Amino acid sequence: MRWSQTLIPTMKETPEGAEIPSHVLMLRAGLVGQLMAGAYTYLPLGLRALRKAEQIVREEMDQAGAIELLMPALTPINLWQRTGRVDAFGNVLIQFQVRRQNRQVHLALGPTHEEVVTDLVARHVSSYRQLPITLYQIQTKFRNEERPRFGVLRTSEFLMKDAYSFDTSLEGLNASYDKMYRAYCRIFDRCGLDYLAVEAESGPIGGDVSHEFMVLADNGEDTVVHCAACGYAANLERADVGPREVPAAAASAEPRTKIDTPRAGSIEAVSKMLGCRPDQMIKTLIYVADEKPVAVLVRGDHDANEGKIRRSLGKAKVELAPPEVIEKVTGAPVGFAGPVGLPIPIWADYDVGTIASAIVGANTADAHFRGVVRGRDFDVGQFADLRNAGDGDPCPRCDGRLALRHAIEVGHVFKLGTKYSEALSARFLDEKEQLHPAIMGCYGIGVNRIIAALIETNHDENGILWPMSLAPYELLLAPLNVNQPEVMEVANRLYDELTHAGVDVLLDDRDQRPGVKFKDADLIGIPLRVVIGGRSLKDGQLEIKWRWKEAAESIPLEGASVALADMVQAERNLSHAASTQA
RNA sequence: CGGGGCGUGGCGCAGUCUGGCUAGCGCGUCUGGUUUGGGACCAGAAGGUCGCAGGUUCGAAUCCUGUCGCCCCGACCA
Repeated sequence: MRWSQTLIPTMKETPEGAEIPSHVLMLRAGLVGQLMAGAYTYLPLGLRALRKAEQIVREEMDQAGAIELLMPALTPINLWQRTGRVDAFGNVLIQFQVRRQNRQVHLALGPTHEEVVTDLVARHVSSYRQLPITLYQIQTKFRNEERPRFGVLRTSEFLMKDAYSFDTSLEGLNASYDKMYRAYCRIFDRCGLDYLAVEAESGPIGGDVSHEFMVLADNGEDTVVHCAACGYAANLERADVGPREVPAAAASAEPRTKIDTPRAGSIEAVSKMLGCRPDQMIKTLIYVADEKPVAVLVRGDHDANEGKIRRSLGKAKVELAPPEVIEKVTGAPVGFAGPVGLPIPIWADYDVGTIASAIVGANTADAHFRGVVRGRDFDVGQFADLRNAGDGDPCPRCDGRLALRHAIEVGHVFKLGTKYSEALSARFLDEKEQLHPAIMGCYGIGVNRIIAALIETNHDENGILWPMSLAPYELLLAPLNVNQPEVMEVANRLYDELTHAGVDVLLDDRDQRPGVKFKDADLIGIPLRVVIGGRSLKDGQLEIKWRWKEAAESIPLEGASVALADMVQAERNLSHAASTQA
């Protein structure tokens, strides 16, 4: 492609409103343009990168035996009603009504496609002989994000690869899941992303295993917990905290005293008022677990983790109690609950056990207790790991320490079970003529996020650093003076020869000064830059420079196109080899 | 949904507090000329109902009211 014939609107300055590097660079390099909050046009350069990512995803899905199809983004609302997900999605589901003749038709734009694909399988699959099968598509998804942000990282319309596996047994599901997991590793390797596959919270909708593919980045929205020593990695919501000692309840001479804490109903307010540290306090949370109230204690500076509470208590449904329940149980308004004299079961996180003398709510409005001692003033029914992991916590798998890191989620694999196949009657007859719901898995990749995450983690002060696999163009030809016929003659010849050799070439044929071309070249980040200037041309040389290297090198003009095509090919193989080794 | 910030030619901004010449600067664009290895220089030109609506005033980019949009933090996020 010749620069003068396409549209690459590079920008010298950072547009107002763009803050994180990927957003700034995608706008400045002319990859995308914003239409409104959460909706971006992919300009020619950005589209090429997106298509390359898409193609890598497609190749690896095909390689893993998944079958591509394309479902409508427009869906009937009743499909979502049948699985109860109209409510589950709430405002995120974009739904509307249109009139057709004298009828009102209620539609929704698909935010994901479990319902549609399961309905499809229900219609066409009825025998175990047709299973297993994994179906996938690469399609635009629609979600009404409450707050779109971070450029293309969180948008209300995005390109997603979604795959769904249907199996006859749990063993089958495990095999399908593993295939997708391995395919995801190859995809992200080929894209040149430095990622982590982390254990993720599978949520209350069933299924017991889930992994997220995370790219570590300071601007990521997710938090992952990572142990550098053993490689343990998990989403913060899921991460276990390693073993902690609970000392035996100690005797204390310090008396328990009641203190006035008017209107101080939060840890922050109380610690400020009393001049104490949050880790000297105990946070008392009242939950309703399967209709019954239970108290959960965590140290004041810790955050309770609902998933862990649910699993520890062995309950199906656990949620924070509403104010009226809290008042009834504690006899005090919200914010003043404490374990002393509490008439309901008390669970506590291990770290609560290490506080010798604590400050707790007094179960009376506007009052707290100081000098509260476990064993004397209250008893803990059961200790467990009930809180979110924090920086420096012990690793659950080795004697290392956990670190909290921000990350961008680029993929998610999930064992679904039979939730959708039951709701939508996707059943098959087994060899014993028994009817069973298909056992499903679902697997998503945010294709736009691959691009954004790559840029977020691969750039320098001058611009993007594309890997060969995703680069919109592999090689940039930069004739420094388009008005010198001998320069353009070489440029045009190289352009033709390299294009014929199958290299993606961009020819900067603009009548611009060299400085402008160099700056733009660095900004858009094409891996291999070839400068054609009168200076080196006189010696029969071309100047070449890899975007990620400091220094330029020279190669003879004679036979240059063959040499350059070989260099591009070698670089392509390099990234591919990295993925097949993994 | 709570909190904060911002809307002025294509882009980045000043001017708004304290109302008053023809609304300014840099970049970009166009014309002519000189230049040509890291965002050139000279001369000239085009391009703005100051987000929108209403109000106050002799007079509004500037003050008041409403409204729309964008960005950030938090809550939410199959």
